[in-house]
Amino acid sequence: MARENKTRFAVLGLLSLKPMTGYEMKGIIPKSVGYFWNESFGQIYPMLNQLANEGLVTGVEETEGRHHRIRYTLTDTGHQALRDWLAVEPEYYSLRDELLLKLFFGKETEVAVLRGHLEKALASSRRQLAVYQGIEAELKAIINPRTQTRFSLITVRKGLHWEQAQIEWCLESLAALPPVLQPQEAEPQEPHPQ
Amino acid sequence: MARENKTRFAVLGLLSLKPMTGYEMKGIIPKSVGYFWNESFGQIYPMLNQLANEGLVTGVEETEGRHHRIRYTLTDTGHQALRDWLAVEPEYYSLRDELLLKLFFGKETEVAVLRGHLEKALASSRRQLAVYQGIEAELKAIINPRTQTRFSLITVRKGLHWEQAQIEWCLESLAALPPVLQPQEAEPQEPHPQ
DNA sequence: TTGGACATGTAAGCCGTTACATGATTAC
DNA sequence: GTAATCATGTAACGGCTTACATGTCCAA
Repeated sequence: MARENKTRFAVLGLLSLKPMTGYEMKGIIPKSVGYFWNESFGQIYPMLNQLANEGLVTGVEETEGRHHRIRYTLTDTGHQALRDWLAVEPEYYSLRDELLLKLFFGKETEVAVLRGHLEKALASSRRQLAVYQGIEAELKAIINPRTQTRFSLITVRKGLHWEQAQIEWCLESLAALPPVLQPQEAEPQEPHPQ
Repeated sequence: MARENKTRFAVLGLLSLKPMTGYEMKGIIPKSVGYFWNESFGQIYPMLNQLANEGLVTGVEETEGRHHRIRYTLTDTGHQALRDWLAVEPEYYSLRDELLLKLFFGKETEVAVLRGHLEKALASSRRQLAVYQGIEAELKAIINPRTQTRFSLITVRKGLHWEQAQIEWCLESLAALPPVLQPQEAEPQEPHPQ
């Protein structure tokens, strides 16, 4: 029980980058942690309110004849809460990989279907790899890197390793699967395992 | 909208291996799809009832002086539902990686904390890699492999690639992080980005 | 004047885990 | 007899996504 709400710390972490509004946070996510962490408005706004009630952040309304917006800042307590959480060993995440599930039950379908899935995954990983390579180049091109750059680079490198592994595995699996045969020379069906 | 319930197809897929009870299913998962897919009793039993109501599976009570148990079998309709789902392009899964989140906010904590996380992850991946290598060896040692063996091998190979990538990335990141310094020679703090 | 971006929030509803409830059988 | 395993479920709770509601400001 006592399941911890991770959104909490994602929000605190983002506020540690700089004070921002909920709307800005949602916009910054795809450019920062979005490759490995996501949050929706439905969680950001209630969480910001909750954190404000608990004194971990302070919200300041900016209503100078413009949009009604609330800019949140980490308090010392909030900063310490973030630090405490950072020191806790991260929980391994229980993944749910639909591609693997479909491949595992592969004998129930045609090889062509599986090859199609693998080729889509391969193309997707190649695209994503290029994206990460671009980000990596950008980060490395910064003349006077901040400390943040170093940590951004570490997370991007994870993406690079991950996509490279996915690409290798896709190619290997495509090679391991029998080619798509013409109907008249189709493999005889094996009986289901009992 | 219209969010599809994936548990549905995991259950159908497992029943395609052989007819089984809900309890058996829960026991078989860790030895089959458990490395990339999990289900709890709280989902398995209601789903089996639902699938039976829809005619995708049939449940036969076995009450021969023993435990009350219900063994479920795929119907033709259920088998076709599985095949239809297998042909649909798998959705990419939105991962949530707590280790990456902590590393991304790494400037808020000590390098020693981050090194600790990475070393734990490294050790964990090395253990898991050995597990996958064991399974791979077992699968390859089967003299007359069934079709299922081929697909099990493909999913295990994914695990191997994944863990190897994780290990490489951990080592690289540990090398990239500054060593843990003594307090008197600590790096000067950079200001927060604005 | 109308559409899009800015901006904050709530409600519905499903998903998933955990704990609880119940009871039979088997091994010690 | 008692604990573990077999066996099926339900209930509570929280997480997360999506849709909805509301309103401002600005540019074409």
